[in-house]
Amino acid sequence: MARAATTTDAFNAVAEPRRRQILDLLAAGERPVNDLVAMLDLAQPLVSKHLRVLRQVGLVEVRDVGRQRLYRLNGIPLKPIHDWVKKYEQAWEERFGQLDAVLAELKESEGNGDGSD
Amino acid sequence: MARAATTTDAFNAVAEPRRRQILDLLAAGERPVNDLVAMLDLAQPLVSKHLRVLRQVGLVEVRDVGRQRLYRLNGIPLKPIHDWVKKYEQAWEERFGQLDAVLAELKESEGNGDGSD
DNA sequence: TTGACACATACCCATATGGGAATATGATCA
DNA sequence: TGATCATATTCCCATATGGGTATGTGTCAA
Repeated sequence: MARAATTTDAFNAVAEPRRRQILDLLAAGERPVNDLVAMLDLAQPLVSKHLRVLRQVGLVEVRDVGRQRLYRLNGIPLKPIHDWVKKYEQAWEERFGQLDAVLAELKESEGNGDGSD
Repeated sequence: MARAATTTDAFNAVAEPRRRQILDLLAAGERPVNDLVAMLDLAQPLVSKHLRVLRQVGLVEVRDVGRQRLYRLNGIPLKPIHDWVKKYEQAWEERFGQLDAVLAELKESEGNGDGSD
């Protein structure tokens, strides 16, 4: 088997930085494709393709207005990511704590003139 | 260009469900590869490959003990995911709120006998 | 030293990717 | 109707994937 399709779920869809950018832009409000093209400095077909992926996992929705298509964010499919990653909050806080401790020790031994490098 | 390498960052590494499972197992504590193989019911080489990816993005660390290699979790690279996705918390809560409202309306019209379906 | 164990790596394959370029679709306007 | 704008789709390509299978590497035991 190959890598799972980008349209499999939000995890895969959002692994692509461009698609995260698009969501970030849409977080400010509904936008037509050409706005996104301009803001992303990306070829229009590519933006359309990314939007297609995002639509397929439900992260964006479309509304037709004249000849424009207005895309808007739907955050709901992001919740599973949040829920999964949140479980590890303690894990990285622990680690940062350990780092702080190590740095403090280093600093102290320096202060002691023991900094034999 | 093709899809970004799975080893590019935690976003890509974690898009693969098997790798999330591995992290979930390691969250309970350090484990040798064979434990993971047994728990995941996955061929040993595949587990090793997934561990390699996780190691390359810093999500796990290894320690050699005799002929075993004990893997342990490092949550730090998950923090950027958390930070990114957290921005959207309000977005999905809004949506769920809208859903609730719609459901409540439906229920009410049913109660009114207006459920003309 | 040989064998068994724990694990990693190498190789093969089908697959879908993201980008580029060209073209199709659909709506508005003249 | 034809022209133009806004967007989507199609085709091409290099690339890396995840799984499978086979083999390499290092450690311990006899």
